[in-house]
Amino acid sequence: MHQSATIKDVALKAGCGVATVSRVLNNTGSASSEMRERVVAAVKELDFQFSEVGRSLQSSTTKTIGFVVPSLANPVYADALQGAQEVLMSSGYQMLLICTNYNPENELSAIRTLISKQVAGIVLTVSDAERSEGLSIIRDRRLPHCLLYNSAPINHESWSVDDKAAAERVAEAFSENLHDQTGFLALNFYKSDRARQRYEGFCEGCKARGMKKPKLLEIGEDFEDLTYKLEYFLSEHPSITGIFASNDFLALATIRSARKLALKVPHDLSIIGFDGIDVGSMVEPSLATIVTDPKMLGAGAGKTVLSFINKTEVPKPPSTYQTFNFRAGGSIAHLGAESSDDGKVTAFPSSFDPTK
Amino acid sequence: MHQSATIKDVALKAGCGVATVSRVLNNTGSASSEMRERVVAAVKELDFQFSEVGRSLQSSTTKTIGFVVPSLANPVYADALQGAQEVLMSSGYQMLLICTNYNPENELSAIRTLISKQVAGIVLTVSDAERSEGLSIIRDRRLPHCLLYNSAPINHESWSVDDKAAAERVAEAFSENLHDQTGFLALNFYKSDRARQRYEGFCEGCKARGMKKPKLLEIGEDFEDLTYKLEYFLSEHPSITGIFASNDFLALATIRSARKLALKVPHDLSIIGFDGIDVGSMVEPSLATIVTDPKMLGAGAGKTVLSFINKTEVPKPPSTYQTFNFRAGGSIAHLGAESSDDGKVTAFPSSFDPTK
DNA sequence: AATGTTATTGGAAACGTTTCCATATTGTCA
DNA sequence: TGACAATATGGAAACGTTTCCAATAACATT
Repeated sequence: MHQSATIKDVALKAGCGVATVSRVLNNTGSASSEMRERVVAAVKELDFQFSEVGRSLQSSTTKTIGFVVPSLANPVYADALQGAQEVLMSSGYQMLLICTNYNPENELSAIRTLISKQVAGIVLTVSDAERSEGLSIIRDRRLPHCLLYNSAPINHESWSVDDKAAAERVAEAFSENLHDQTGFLALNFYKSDRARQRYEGFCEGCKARGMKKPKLLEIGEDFEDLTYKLEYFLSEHPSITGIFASNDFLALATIRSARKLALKVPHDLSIIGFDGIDVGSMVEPSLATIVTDPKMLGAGAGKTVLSFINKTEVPKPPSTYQTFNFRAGGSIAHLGAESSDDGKVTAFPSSFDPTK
Repeated sequence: MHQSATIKDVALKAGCGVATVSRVLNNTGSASSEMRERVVAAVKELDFQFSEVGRSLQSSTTKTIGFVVPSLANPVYADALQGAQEVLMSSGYQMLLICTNYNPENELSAIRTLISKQVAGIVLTVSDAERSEGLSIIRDRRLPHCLLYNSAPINHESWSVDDKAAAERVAEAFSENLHDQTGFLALNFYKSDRARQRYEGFCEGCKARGMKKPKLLEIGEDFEDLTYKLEYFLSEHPSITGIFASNDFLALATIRSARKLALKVPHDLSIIGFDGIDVGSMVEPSLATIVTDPKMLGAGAGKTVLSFINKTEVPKPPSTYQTFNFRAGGSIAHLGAESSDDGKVTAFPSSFDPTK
């Protein structure tokens, strides 16, 4: 059974025309029960399966959804993918995956590729949703699609965390703990509108609470020089007492770097992360962070695309304040009125179990 | 530009036959330079792109590689996927992804789906490589493929960690630290030949070093009842001093559960994990574990499939002892000759920086 | 018995490519 | 100038489906 059997082979074996085979197998149109049996027998004998390629050519659509994300090294996207995958699979769709590695050029070529493969729809995260060329191509073609982790430009659907609101909540958390001068740490800042929006929201939140404007620390692709850069950053801005890291990995790496610099977390430096990955609650001190639900977002984006395809009602994304939760943790210190070296810090117990 | 232009439209606009367009665009066969220009102009004007579906039908192959893994929630597979994706993309291939959620039935249907979509090759992790029905279908069809994280049955290629050897190394680590009675903790034990091989290797390693046979603790889908099960397990087997968890997440969760049970890690219970995820070195105490390189494995499997497709030389997978490394960490205690409650434990400093 | 209805079936076109083959056009060489 | 080779081009078949349409057969209604 090296070569696949085609519908012609089945027709030949069953002694009928290809049209009849197609009708029987798709349960469309009529066929005598005797004919049905013969076709089914032939199918079994030949281990026949339809070629999706032939079908796609004829129907000019595929049972495939494209999925474009920056990277899967970030568990946020991996989880979202998992969520989307489950939804799509249960509707008989598969996923064609492309990672762009945060490179906007890859984005465009990814989208072109997906279009040439005739995907039925696309779920995507782009570098800059407002001015993405790929995105306008998709719209021009009226290809069913849904953004993921990008806030939606007009006329687009999106399932995303409300980055600005979440970042404001972080500012609130720092404010509640009497921090005044903070820093914002981002990876790929200029390549991600998410990071920019978080910074914006954070700045606004700090301003609204009378805090100083956060200092920005941006690092490149890798974490390796984080310790060095952090040291320089803190020496430049010695009044910084807390850092908001734009994702949890970065936050954990920052804690590690702080330790290498002989800084105690949270006593000498408070850290708040973003994303709410599981391990954040397993470390000591536990990581204060914004908890999100990537799987839910992925599933929602998947459902949205499906609803466009099937012309059913489009599901409503969660409202702003349902897209995230602040999770308290031991990585943020309360700066009391006491002298700053008293060591009294309200760290949470390590067994603190966050509600997810 | 709602509907895509086809090669016919281009031919019409350029005033030539479709065959000519095809030849020009694929640089196959001859064409006058004047003709070339007209075709290129028409392509630009119409924003023409080949339909991969049409091409695939004609060539009976696609530029797509199937990827079948249990789940992406496990970062090991996400990283492997990332590695494979990069290799494949640079050769112009895309990935069709299917997650089986550790369900062997999904495996088979996934493979059927991929075949019906005419993938050019498959990278896959199966539940049981020795008796996988899907795998034999693939072989019967002589479909280029490579296993990932399964040790290879005869006549199959595979890129995988040597689970048995790695597990023996874990036994050695326990032995060096004078542990005698240990436990093995697995998720989805009966659904994963990896877990079984790790247990086997661990048992053999313990036996070879004169240690007691490890007790097996298996847990279901979720981590939620881990604390309860761990408590019961330890009360049943009070002589256990260390646990080998079949992956790092499980190991971290076990540390958390141990804490909830008021057990000190590593003083009361030592933990060794498997996989070597980054956060393992960020937590306190740092996690002793087997470090693997999922990205390298994924890339290798991808290259292998490509080499089958292109009939080039098949890359050699790393030899057994290059597939993993033991990383020491603070989660394993040395049981000295002193009384067991002396609290002297050789924890590694938290800033311990593993060589990757 | 003649007619109309319905169920069953197969031929053929269409989907978008590539490629074989035949034809038309040019150029080369004696 | 005639013969031949090389180049340039287009028609048509093939890839595996679905679906329209026509043809046949079976049956019910007068």
